[in-house]
Amino acid sequence: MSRILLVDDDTQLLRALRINLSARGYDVLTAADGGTALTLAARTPPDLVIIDLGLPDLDGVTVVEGLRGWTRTPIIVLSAREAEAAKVAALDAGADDYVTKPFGMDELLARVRAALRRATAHDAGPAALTTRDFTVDLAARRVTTAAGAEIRLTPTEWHLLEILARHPGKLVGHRHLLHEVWGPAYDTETNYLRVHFANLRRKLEPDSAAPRYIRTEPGLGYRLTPD
Amino acid sequence: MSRILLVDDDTQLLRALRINLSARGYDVLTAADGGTALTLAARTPPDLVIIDLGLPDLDGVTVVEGLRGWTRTPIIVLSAREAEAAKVAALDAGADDYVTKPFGMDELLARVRAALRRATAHDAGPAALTTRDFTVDLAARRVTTAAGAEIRLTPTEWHLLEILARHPGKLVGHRHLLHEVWGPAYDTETNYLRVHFANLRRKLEPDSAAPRYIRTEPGLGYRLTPD
DNA sequence: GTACGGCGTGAAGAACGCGTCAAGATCACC
DNA sequence: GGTGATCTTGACGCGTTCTTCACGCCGTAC
Repeated sequence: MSRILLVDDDTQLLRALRINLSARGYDVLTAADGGTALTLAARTPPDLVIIDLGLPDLDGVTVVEGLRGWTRTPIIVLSAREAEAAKVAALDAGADDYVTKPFGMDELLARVRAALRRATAHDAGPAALTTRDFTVDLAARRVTTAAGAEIRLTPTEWHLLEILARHPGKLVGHRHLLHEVWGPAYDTETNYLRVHFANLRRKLEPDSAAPRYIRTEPGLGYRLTPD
Repeated sequence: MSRILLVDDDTQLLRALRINLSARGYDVLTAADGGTALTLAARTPPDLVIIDLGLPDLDGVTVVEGLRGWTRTPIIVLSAREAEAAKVAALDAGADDYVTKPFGMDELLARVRAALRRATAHDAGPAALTTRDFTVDLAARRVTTAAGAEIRLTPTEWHLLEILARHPGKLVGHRHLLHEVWGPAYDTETNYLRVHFANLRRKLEPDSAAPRYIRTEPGLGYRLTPD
């Protein structure tokens, strides 16, 4: 799991945080002042740093700058200071987030999750919808077969598929589809939907006569079922 | 500069934010409800989203989930709700930050800077893109053949190629390309794209009649496929 | 049984987007 | 002030895509 470096001279708070973070499965390192924080971070690089602004030796902002000199590890700053200038200074020094004391533990944990998610999202796959027979890559705007071959779609076909793919499993009404693709003036042209979905099925469905993914809800609309 | 999508039904606040952000050189889009926010974001992808939780049509968290279905654009949530549960829900839905109203403008701007800084440092991507026939060196602004000979590109050609190379494999829309190279006033001049991409293909593609790397997606845009 | 509405097909012409070429216009550089 | 490169603009042919219509099928209602 992720390693978190905790920097604070308030032993009470340090203890509380350590317990809560450890309980969530995080690997926790602690430092009571800025100097040891910097050397510790250099020796065993953490995945995230939580740092209090009020340290005995260095200013918290200085520590943030020190870290930012060589790493982009997420940094969450804790502080009792409400002053806006302090927040701006810390954020501009390179901090990712600024939490004012007193804070709720759940909130801090959520912010920790958000920061870590961002940092690791790097390696995560692209936003896509996958079925047994094809993959809809929404980010790249591309559809590929399970084997990896590209499926060519016309603009209208893609547009329709995109709308369904953004609401997987959900029913999308005729009006919504027509509105989105053709505009408000085409609310009644359900003909268009039939023609284009027929073409889509021919390209995507293994057996377009018995659609498995692009389902018709008679009188209502269409639905894309991932599996 | 960066494009920011602002979602709020409070016209007062919307106006204040728009003015402040525009003054900092950001390109600001606005939406008054969740539905238009989602379609707007899909049509012209923003670099950052600021969204109020209390919207007339959809719950803010729903909008965050809708965006996270296909993009990792930073999202800053605004809300009058102090409740910790609301913060946790929004952050876990994929939001990057949560700011409680009333907030200081300077703080929000600092958080915007922090979010954008992260995202662009992140997106920097690879410094070069290599195919079997040529190499695009983004750092050196140079294109060379596989043999190492330099390929001379005009400024416009380079600009177009650079945009494609920064999003390898992804479809880049007409509007995005025109916006980036010629500015907002040239949204409909797809003619330019055809001419310049034809020239690019003549210089890069082994057989410009059957393009292998610079692919056309009719009606949508272009795509650079490394192999 | 029959009429009807909704759906899926197929095929036609119209409309559109694309690549190409070539001729000015513009710009940078000498 | 001239020269070459680059960008803009318009026109053309071609292939693709969209629209439109007609037809057959299948349920349900009567």
